[in-house]
Amino acid sequence: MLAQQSEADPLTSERIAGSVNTNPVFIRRILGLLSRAGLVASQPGVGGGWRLRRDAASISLLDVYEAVGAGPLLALHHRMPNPDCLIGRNIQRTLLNYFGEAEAAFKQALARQTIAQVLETAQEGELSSPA
Amino acid sequence: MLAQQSEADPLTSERIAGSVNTNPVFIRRILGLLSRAGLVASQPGVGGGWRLRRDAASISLLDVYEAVGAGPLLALHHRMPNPDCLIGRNIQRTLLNYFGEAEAAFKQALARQTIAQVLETAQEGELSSPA
DNA sequence: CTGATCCGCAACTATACTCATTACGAATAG
DNA sequence: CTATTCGTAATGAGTATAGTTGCGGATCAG
Repeated sequence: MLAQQSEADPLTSERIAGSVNTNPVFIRRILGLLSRAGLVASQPGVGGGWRLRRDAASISLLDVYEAVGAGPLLALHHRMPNPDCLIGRNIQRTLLNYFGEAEAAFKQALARQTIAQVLETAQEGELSSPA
Repeated sequence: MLAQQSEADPLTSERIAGSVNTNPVFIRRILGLLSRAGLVASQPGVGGGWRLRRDAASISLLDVYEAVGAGPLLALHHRMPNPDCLIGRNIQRTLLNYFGEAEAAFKQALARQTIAQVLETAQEGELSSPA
């Protein structure tokens, strides 16, 4: 939505929340994370709201993914394995390596996709749908 | 652990649980999923337990991932977006496309890795560690 | 046949996480 | 000054994860 909006006319968290069908506080929390990552900026007061700080074509989905600080794709069991077991004492380190490779492939794919592309695709979908 | 174990000497869920430092029921729940996918088999009774049904080199991490039925890597917001908004009525379909590409890259990476490789890496880690 | 294992499954609980909601202070434009 | 909007904290409902107990069914040794 921000990519679609003119820079001079920022979007309020309430309008965005209306589109997502949720509440403004939830939106502000997420936008706060994106703001800390330098992707968006907020303006308080009358006529205020949110706008992109960088061009939509320069923001990759990976930028967004990292900004919101998602946890690892494949989590390890939260309890320490048994160090008396050959597998137990080596499996976590080993799995982190293997999972890391898969996660890297995932991130590379996200890095190739930009907000501008997503916006364009959404608008194309609009044209082709018969209403 | 199952890949390391001889076929003739199945592992009980209690032994596995001891290595993971959790309880047998949790292990049985997961192995039940792997069993339905044909990756492992269980044997009740004295001397029973679990064993691999296929060679460890033929089981990819993707096989395991799909067997445990993990949800999508990137979930959509659980409430329907506002259909009166251009973005709202197109964003879910659009994002599913983009997320799907990233998830496909992730799965391709998992497909290239096998249980046999993981076991070997864990055993190598054992050799190189100074105890 | 009997008893000791061991799986399979259901029920219940504790803990944690996600999101909705309310509230209130700070910043800003007119 | 006042209306608006962000920023953040507190609270609660709903859901997910995993720990625990219990018990029935299958299997094997004797």
